[in-house]
Amino acid sequence: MPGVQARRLCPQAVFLAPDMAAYAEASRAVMAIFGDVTPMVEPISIDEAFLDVAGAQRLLGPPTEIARLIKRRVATELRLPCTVGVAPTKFLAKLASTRGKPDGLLVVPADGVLEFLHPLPVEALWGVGEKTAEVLRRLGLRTVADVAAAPSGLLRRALGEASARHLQELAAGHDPRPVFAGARVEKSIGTETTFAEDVADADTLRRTLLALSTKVGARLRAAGQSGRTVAIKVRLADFTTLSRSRTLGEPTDVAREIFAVAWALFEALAPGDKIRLLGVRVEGLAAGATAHQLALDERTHGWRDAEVATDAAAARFGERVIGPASLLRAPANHDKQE
DNA sequence: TCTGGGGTCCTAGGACCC
DNA sequence: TCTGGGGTCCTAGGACCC
Repeated sequence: MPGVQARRLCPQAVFLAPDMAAYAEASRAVMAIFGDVTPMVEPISIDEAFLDVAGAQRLLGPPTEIARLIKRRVATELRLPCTVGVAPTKFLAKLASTRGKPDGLLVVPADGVLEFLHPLPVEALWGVGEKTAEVLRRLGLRTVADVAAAPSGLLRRALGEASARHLQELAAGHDPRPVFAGARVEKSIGTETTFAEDVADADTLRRTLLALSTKVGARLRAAGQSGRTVAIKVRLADFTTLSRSRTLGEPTDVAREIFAVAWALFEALAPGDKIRLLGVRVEGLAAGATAHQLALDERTHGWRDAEVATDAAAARFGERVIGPASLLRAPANHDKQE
């Protein structure tokens, strides 16, 4: 639940700040153990991965034995609990691990798939959240078995082509996706921030967009990526969420360019309400730095060099030592220069 | 001090091209 | 010249996942 709600319900609760560096290190260690079992490891988040153990069985035994081995190693070497789901498909393995939590081991044998799957509520299906569950409930579909048996035309009309087909495939126990051990290719890079209090002040909003753009630019350059589409996300005090985007002629990884577009989009949007959240994202990523067209905008050219220099300084001395001057000033004491 | 943020995918309409 | 279909790209919004 949202933190605000938790605090209201439980004022005496202690809130701990996340420690992403520690989580990343633990993740790396856990993934390394997976890698000892099989090279066929597909990480799906910081704390989960799919393993295809078909090729590991001759060496390590049947999948259930491999699952025990993984749990034992993670517990003794890292002092972490972990839950393993063993099943013939990715979706079923994911479901088994969800239902095996905490610190469990749940096996769904190939000949027991529908027995396991069909009694579950529709929310168990990947892609069914609050809204879709409500749509299905109104159609009288409560269990996975109901979805499997529903006329496909009914589902298509209610959910659209892709979702309907996807859900009926999963409900039938079909999931042909193989475990993909290659590197994940990001399709967008973005960041967003929720204000502690809703903000109306244009200068605060502008500087926030600059800070977000600066972060996105640095992340793009660190990843060796650039993108053609700049998108902003604006959440108003009443929780209405708006998005605007613009596609450029050339991909960019330059924060100044990202910010210029983001600010233009925001100004054109001119939301009449206080702002709760701002986000900046760059989409349409392509590998490699931009080959710049010098003639188009000489003033913009040069920013990339400056930003690459700040990347180097930040890497040596920390992210806080360098950045746009306008981000150093208090909101009440700014000037309009960047 | 305060207390989500980082992503993916799908849909639908419009523009444009063949 | 007119009509229409199909494909692609862009944009905005929404749902969902971890």
